[in-house]
Amino acid sequence: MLDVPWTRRASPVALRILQWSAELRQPLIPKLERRDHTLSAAEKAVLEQMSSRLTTFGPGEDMVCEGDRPTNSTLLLEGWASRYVTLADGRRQILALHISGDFVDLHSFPLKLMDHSVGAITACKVALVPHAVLEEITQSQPHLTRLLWLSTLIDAAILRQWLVGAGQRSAEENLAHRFCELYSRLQVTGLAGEGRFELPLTQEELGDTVGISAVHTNRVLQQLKGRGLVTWRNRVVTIENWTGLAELAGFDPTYLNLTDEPR
Amino acid sequence: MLDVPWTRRASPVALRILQWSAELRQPLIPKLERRDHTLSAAEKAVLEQMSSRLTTFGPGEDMVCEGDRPTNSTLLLEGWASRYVTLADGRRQILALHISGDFVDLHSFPLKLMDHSVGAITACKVALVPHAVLEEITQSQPHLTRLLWLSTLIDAAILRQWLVGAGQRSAEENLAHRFCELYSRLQVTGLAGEGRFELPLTQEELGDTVGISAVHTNRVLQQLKGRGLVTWRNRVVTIENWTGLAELAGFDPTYLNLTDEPR
DNA sequence: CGAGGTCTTGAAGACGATCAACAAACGTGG
DNA sequence: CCACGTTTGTTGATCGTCTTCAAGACCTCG
Repeated sequence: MLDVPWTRRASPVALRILQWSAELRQPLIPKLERRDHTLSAAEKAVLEQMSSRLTTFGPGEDMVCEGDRPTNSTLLLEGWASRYVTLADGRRQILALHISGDFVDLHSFPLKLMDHSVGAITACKVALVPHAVLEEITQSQPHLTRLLWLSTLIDAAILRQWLVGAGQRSAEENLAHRFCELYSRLQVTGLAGEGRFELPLTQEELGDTVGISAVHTNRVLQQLKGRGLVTWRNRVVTIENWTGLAELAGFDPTYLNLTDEPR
Repeated sequence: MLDVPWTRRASPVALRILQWSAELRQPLIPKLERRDHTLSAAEKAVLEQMSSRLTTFGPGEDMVCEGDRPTNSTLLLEGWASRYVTLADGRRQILALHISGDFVDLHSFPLKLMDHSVGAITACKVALVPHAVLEEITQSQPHLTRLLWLSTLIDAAILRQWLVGAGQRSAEENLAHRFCELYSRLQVTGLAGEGRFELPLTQEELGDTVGISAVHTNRVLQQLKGRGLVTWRNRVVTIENWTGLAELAGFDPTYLNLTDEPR
């Protein structure tokens, strides 16, 4: 327990700078447009030129660590990442799961000092956006600024649901809720198929997401499978009965803000 | 259990509009200046003229309900309020506790649709800030916009710690952490005395904050008292041993962002 | 003074943690 | 491509934390 496998700092970023390749679209744009389609061409251009530096992280590497004062924010282009906190005795709480199109530490721009870490779960490709550029956006792009603000608020809304889960829901309800949420979010970026999606976590990681042990996670997963609601094999989650799963979880997607509004 | 006492909508706001009185300062300004002292006189003026309408809410009344589409955001001037979610079977999770100077639903400006409710715990005095005014601020006041953004991000940082508590900390650690946090926050607005502050909650409410039952809350409070760390009598919390309390809780105030930085 | 809410205490039981051991999958180097 | 070591998953048993139910004391406010 005192041996803490998490928190492995990545090797120097400068060594692994990549070039944008043609097929690598900016996944933030569809995410924002889903919430407000009135993005102008000029605004899209700003988003596309926000970053001049791409990098990769290997599985388990930290992108940012608690206590850091980042000068960039990290936009996830490919892969899965998590925000997490480690307590003194090694207990870990995962605070968020991030997928393509998520700004994993946009909040470090106003907050300055990281109060938690962000680690790559799978291999990740990311774009680094200098805080100076974000500052410029807040100076000259009020609409974009509101949308960036929005994006951090959606993170917070998800966080609220996680707190409801950890505080009130049973482990079974909570895992069901997590599956509903991930499926809904992955659909936005086209990363979920027909009732199925890839979930490249260990059971221990998923458990640290809801606040239960790896052993219990395993048992609850079997319960959910036994009820014919979801199965998870070979990193692939298959939702067998969406209605039943959502009902068990008490899932209401409102908090994901998937509606198109002027913002 | 199916009888849900929470969620009582307030009577029409229009009936209870008040006037600013001279001694009622804008408590948001010190809160923001604590994080960035470079607020210009012009910016302070904007903050002071943000709202033309004051209102009050009685204890237990809801300021905003889940599903609402507010056209104002609510700045708390006096009293205590909470954000909360009620599940179908009556379980309640409190998501945040708000005190003077807090913008209880600033996030409803970018988010539009409320995914939870905000209720007055004690009698509350609030200022209503039209979303149109906030929109104007985002158009013409980039620095203020960043500070408003910041304020929602501090809420999110607190939320993260609550999730860590609900997910990983024991009930005792978690309540200790809550006391440390509230004391630190109340100090900023001058609402805490020497190792003591008023906490006008019921034990049930405090329990719904950390995700434990009222009965267990009571027992854990006795444990904390037995260890000589904190006592709570007549709505007043007295911290008997700050170091011990903070140590038990694993409290690190970084996440409250109490440092003065250019933002 | 009475009534409803809040606090307190006891007892029983559920949910999830922990410990331990083994099986399966993965990946790395030979 | 196989062998091996390490990580991940699975299962059983025991234990502790917290829940629930119930009843009584206390307190506050009309």
